Amino acid sequence: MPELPEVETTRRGIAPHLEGRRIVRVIVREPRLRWPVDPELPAILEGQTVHAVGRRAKYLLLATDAGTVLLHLGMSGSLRLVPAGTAPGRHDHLDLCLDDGRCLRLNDPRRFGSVHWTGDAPETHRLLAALGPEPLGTAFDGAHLYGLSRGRTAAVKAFLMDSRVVVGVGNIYASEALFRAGIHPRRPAGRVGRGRYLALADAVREVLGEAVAAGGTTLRDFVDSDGRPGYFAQSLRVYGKAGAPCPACGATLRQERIGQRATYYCPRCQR
DNA sequence: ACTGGCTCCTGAGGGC
DNA sequence: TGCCCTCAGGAGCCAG
Repeated sequence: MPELPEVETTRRGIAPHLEGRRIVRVIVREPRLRWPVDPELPAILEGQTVHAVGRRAKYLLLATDAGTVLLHLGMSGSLRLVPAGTAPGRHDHLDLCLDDGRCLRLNDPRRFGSVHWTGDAPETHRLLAALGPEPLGTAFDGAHLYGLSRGRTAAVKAFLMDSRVVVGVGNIYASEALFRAGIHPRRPAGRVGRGRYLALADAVREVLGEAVAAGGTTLRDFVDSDGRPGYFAQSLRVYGKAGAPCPACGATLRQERIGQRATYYCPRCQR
């Protein structure tokens, strides 16, 4: 399931195949995604040309003259380009068929993904309007985290995963970034100092940047738009490694639940 | 204003 | 082989 590096890998994979292409047909086989797919979507989209494939947080943005498609992959979604007429498989919920004889096909077993349309500037859409800065952009740094965290009692890991604070830091990379910064995931966000937030912001940039460069992390069912796995899984230092020795100090790594999410950390390195 | 908990859904894996 | 349980990468929404 996609975190930000997987979404960015998907964006880079599909963008050259979509940009400049006209959508000739939209097939919705299963509208019951996280939110129901607008029944008007096919009529709105057919005939539109995709000018650009962008991304905001984990939303892919397909820009056309008339508006923008907001596409979220949820926990189990993936996109593939297939020749028109390719028989749909289980959980192939939606096709955007292009004027070159291929279709962008959305597969999502858990149906936590979504497809929205907006005719307005996408950043004003209700799902995007309140989002924090991009972790790889210039507005995100340690001072930003420090400023927002004063007085907050929630665990720093939950704080880091709050999309109003910073977008795109999912469960895997939150554990990885906190490990690299040496911060205990359960520490109250308001009790992490400025210097440590500078280190944390650097760690977030570093881990996400490395993961994007590696093509994402493969866990279970993620494949990029060409069907190849990502290679970041072998670079994970703590995620999924409870019981294994800490790669830095050798102490036994632990798993706990924080905010209903599995969290991995080193009890000696992280304070 | 925050916080924690719940929710949507399918599939994989473990224990018996 | 089958059944039942738990868990999984997201994130919006709600009550307190």
